[in-house]
Amino acid sequence: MTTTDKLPTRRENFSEWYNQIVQRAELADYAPVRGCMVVRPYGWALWENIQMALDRRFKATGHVNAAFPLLIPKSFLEKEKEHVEGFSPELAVVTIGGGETLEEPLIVRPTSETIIGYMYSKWIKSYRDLPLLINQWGNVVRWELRTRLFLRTLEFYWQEGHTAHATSEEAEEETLRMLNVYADFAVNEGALPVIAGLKSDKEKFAGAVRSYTIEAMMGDTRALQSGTSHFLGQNFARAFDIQFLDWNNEMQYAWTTSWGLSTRIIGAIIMTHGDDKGLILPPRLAPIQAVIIPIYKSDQEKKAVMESVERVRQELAGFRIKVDDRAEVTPGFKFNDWEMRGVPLRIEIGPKDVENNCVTLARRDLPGKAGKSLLSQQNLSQAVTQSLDEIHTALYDRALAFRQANTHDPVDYAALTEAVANGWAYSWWCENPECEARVKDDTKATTRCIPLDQPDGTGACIVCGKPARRKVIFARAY
RNA sequence: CGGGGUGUGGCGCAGUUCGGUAGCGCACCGCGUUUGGGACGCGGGGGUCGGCGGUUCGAGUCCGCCCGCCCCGACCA
Repeated sequence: MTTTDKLPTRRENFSEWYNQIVQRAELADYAPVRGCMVVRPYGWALWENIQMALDRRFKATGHVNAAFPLLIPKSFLEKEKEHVEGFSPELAVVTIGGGETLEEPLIVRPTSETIIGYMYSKWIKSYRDLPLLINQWGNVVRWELRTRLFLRTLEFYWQEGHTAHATSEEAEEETLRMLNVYADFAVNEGALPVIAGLKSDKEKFAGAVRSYTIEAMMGDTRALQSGTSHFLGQNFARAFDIQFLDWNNEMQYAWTTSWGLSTRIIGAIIMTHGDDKGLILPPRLAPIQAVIIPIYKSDQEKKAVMESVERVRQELAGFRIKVDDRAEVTPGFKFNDWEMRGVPLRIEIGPKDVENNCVTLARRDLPGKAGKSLLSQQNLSQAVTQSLDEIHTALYDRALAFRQANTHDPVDYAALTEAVANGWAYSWWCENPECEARVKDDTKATTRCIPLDQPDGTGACIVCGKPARRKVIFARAY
């Protein structure tokens, strides 16, 4: 989409604001098949930075990468009861191959627990083979009815970690370790404040014993599940016969986990940090950390400016830098263009800067004059490092303040229904599914998670008034 | 799958009431002037009007069937 029209504001029409940013910033475009997306180079560059930041953390916690097949025998899905019930409605099934009807239909993986479970049963014989810690980067297909770019598409890209352990304790520990990896990534790379917590039975992954999640609040106050980590108990081990001989020479089923984070996180970044001028990318993930815009009138000025630009570019070689030297658009157009695309820093270099051996630095998160400063070309690299760090912190602080301002602690059920109409409710809950269902029926809000951090003491369930041990977050979600 | 809407150059739309040789804005291409917050002038290219069938001398426009997409609901990383 190429247009100079203004974006709708977030207040006017949040979902249209989101759709237009995705396309105008050239992150993604609609594919010819309904519900599928093309991730464009700028969006994929962002995903690559996400992958690198996560992969580093996976390796640091002892995991290795592998690749499992896209096609899975249909019967595999059917081996775990809850799992098949959870996924059946959204499977893409291949029934013909090479012009022949297949003896057994193949499904396009909606997730890989089953085929990885099958392989693990072949590979795991002894406690000495454990833990087995494998991750894969790939794509999966889920036949969703209502789709949005990045948030919910038929096909999406993600990583899925699958681990097997000798004891329940070890597996549970792994589940929480990876949840913390996601939280650390969200906070320190994406500047996304997230709440780590436990999913209710209703909201957990089909086939899991317990699911954990990191939940983030978007700019319209709706919640987005941004990463999940599951303790699978022995469910898949029993279904796929993953058995090992333990220290006492006895056969035992392994304990498994799985954890995933998808391109949906890009939606979280857009909807958490973006403003009415467009995208704002967190500096540590941004494909372009600073864009240099040369400004000149005459050829003579151009020569001097471009020399300066080249010097600055070399000074900043350690950053992801783009020089926008397009001749066919004005600097003013470029300012707006790169703001739309969320580049954290803009460096303007014009005749006045050349004369004073300076550059003009503008922060994306602070619009207009407030974010502009005049900097010496000496030690610019240091100033850019500092500025990017400041932007990261400012984005995180702003998002956290927004979440806090929109998280309520309702006094009664009536107040709860009001709270979830424009924010989150953080309330005592007795953990009875009927209370959860009632809130959903009345308000469309679901339980997002039972935060791991809990206040002391106990309370009364916000719905039924019975004793409650823990507080939960109710919110409308994507 | 239920309810509502919509389909005309890449995008946004007008034209449909009352049938008569398809138009506007933006984008795109060329030349020139511009350039510190979305430049301007002149010239140019691009559409079998969602598809199929029918009525008619003639269909974007009338009739029938089909298809796609969007919004709202049930399901979901």
